[in-house]
Amino acid sequence: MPDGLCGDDHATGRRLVRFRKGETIYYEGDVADTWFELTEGAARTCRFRADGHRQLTGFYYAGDVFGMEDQDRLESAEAITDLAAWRVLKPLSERADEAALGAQSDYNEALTRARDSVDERIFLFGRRTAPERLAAFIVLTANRLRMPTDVELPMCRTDIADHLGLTIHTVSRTFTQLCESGLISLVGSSSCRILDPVRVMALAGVER
Amino acid sequence: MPDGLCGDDHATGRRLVRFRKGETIYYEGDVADTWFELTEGAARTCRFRADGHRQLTGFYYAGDVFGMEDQDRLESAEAITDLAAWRVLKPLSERADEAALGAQSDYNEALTRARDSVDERIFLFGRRTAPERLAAFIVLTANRLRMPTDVELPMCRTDIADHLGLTIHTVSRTFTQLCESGLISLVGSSSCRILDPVRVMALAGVER
DNA sequence: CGATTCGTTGACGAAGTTCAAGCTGCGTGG
DNA sequence: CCACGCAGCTTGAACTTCGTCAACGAATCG
Repeated sequence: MPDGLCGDDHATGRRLVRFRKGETIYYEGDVADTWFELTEGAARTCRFRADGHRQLTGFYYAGDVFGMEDQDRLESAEAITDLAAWRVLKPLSERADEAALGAQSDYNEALTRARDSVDERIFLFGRRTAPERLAAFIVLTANRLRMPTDVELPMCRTDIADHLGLTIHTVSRTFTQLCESGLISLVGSSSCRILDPVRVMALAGVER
Repeated sequence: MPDGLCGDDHATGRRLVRFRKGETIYYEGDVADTWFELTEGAARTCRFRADGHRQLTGFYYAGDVFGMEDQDRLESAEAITDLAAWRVLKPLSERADEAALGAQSDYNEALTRARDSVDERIFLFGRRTAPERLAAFIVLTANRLRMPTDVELPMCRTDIADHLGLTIHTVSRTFTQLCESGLISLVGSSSCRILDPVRVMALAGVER
């Protein structure tokens, strides 16, 4: 909700921050005393498992919030592209005045939104084939970016793979497979056009 | 069939309800004006996809909360065993008095707990083998039920399969495989003893 | 111009699903 | 009591999918 309030606003604990492509916004284990609302660019959150395998837990675009952990960061966040975001101080639970109530309600809403997004992603993980996952990913991204047919995918193949639980090889193969089936077309490797929305959404298993 | 009879009515909007094994607690699409805190028994939440495939999004045991959707139920909830639960009215966002603050804070805590649980599950779903998933499931369930070595699994194989994104065949095969490896032993099909906690947890990829 | 990074593609094998059959426990009815 | 049916679980064999290994093409940057 970046309304009329522009510039740094110390009174409300919101501050506009910028990161360059590839930079880390925060690290796993950091104290989570702020959360972020992206105004420009794209970000990703990820964890590393004991075996070194990277688990990408989410992508975030303009308007999205992330970093809602309760105490410490459970995952790190990185800039996929150059980005700008509001860094927002979390409300102190002890405060009970009007301002706190307002902030609390913002926080709640953001929390709920974050949970819903996580929830949506979980849904994508029940026994699904690579084409189904990729189709779902494309549809979801198209919706979130508000690009109905032409989706610009800001993240690399490795990011997509680590997000969908596939390898870059399978992701790549599946992209070409979807192209050959006439479902989508690719311009370069990041610009995706949905040629047959009905079939793509059917494959994705959503009807939104 | 509908909600279990009887309830301990309070002025706080909490009411004890009971359901029998197999009964539905609420349906996908219902208005989510209440949430639940389980006091006895076990429950599951699930969704159905267009292709009829069932996605089991969570198991809940005594002390757990579920049904924290923002507006409408995104998933249905069913009783795995006979159960008892507190059905709690969600706070109205307009109210700003003391009681509302208390309820709001309860709600927040429950919401955060719910999010963390979802988050944990997501983390378990990145490219993992059947033995890894099952081991993780056993460890997680043992922890949540506070049964360090002897876990009583109240749900059937189909439930486990739909939760882990596997088939009942693979789940069954993997159970026998873990038994043959000396990691666990089964008494009947629902009582699981962890024989080698170290290796089981290593396989699960957690050290908690 | 090579060096590097990222994406694509082919061959092969391991893991998991599908198909099919059989087993076990349990309730029902003779 | 046993016979029977049923539902849940297990197991075997064939097949499919996806990961692994390896090579190669395209874009970028010094």
